[in-house]
Amino acid sequence: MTTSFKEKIYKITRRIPKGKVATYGQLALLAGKPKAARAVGSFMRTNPDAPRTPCHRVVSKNGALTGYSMKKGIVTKKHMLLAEGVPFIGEKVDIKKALWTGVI
DNA sequence: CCCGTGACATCGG
DNA sequence: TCCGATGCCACGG
Repeated sequence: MTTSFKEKIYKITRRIPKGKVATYGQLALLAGKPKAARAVGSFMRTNPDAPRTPCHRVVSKNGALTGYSMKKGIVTKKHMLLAEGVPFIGEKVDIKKALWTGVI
């Protein structure tokens, strides 16, 4: 099973509660690799469990929405987060308030 | 086994 | 404040 770093990332991503968001670095940190943020993004891009992994709840550390297929997809992502109750500031997530603590 | 790629993060100028 | 460059990690071919 895998114990793959990738699997771990997916698992953690699924734990993100509604109305909260996590950063790639945060996921990497929880997975045990504080510097693997880049790898995390790669996994989302691969994202074999798209419907199972709410990758839309994962944003960059500054709260900017990145990825999601294309820049146009960013809009959809924004709407999804907004619909979940995630505070937004312009085109960015209010990472200060919506950042997932990582511990529930 | 080596190389290239990528949805990040961080530092310096 | 903005821009550019570097480092890190894992995957696929």
